[in-house]
Amino acid sequence: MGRPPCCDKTNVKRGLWTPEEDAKILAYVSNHGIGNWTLVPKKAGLNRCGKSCRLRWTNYLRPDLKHDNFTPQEEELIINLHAAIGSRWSLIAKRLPGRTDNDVKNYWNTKLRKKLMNMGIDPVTHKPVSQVLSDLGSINGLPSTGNQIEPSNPMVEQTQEEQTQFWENQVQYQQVLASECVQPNVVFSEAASSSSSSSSSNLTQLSSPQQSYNCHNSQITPPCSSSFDWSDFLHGDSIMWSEMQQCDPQRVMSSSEAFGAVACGASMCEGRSNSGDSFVDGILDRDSEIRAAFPELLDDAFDY
DNA sequence: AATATCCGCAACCGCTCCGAC
DNA sequence: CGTCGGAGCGGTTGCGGATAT
Repeated sequence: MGRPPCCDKTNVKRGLWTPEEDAKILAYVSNHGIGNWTLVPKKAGLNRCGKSCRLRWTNYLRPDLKHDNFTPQEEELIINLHAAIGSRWSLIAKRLPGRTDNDVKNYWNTKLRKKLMNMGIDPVTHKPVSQVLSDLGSINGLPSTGNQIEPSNPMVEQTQEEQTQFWENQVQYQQVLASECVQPNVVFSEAASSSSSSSSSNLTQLSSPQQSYNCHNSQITPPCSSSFDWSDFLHGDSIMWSEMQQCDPQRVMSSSEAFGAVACGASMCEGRSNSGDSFVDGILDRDSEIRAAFPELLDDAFDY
């Protein structure tokens, strides 16, 4: 048995909002402020679900929202944040004043994802598609040679030499990450991009690892009470986990670029709490450190 | 000019989280 | 401690306009 619906869906209006309905919401909020959304439809004289009212307000009517196009700076920030934390749209949106999670999500799905694919970059892992296929080939026991997909962005004129350098940099960077037993892009973007409703069935359930993971050589406490589950980060990614296990576990525990960021720089409770900023900060700090350590690799490899 | 297809965006759905009781 | 219900989140859907045929 699921939960009962939040309202009588058969008797509430759905679909696009009219200017009159918008005006009612605006008038109500300006007079009463934001409170219990389930009461808003009744008090504001709307035949809408309270949830629908809240969405209309947060995604469209809020006075601090920007309605113009995304700037190149915003675009770059979205890509970088997605590479770091995956599809945590609300966290990404918090870094973009005037943008909502819905804005960011739509912009990603309609523009940025295609842009990356045109550049030969897998928008999920932020790796070159050729490498993703290569990884898949090796995972499935298939030959990993051939079928190399080259960058196909017609907007970018690259010489053969530049393309070769690009892929070599990508491979070098991934090797660096692999040597640290860490694949931050995989960890965060794949995990976070998993569907909330569809992918839990093939999770690799792992024992709570926080008790055995060190953070910069000091034992850490479970960051988010007993509710923490590695599946949050390793949704369906048993492959990555097994790769990590093949490395020296001590290295996994102590160095762990990405996990360090998560465990030390932020709380695992990030998702729905104010600690989301520190969560992102932690990851970005570690990202900056890696970039600083390998500028020649990353400047080329992630110049979207 | 009519129709088909594509694309972007607003809105909805189903789920989890979390505080109140 | 368990239950309930509101809030918030990410994924998906579907409408409407733009573009192609």
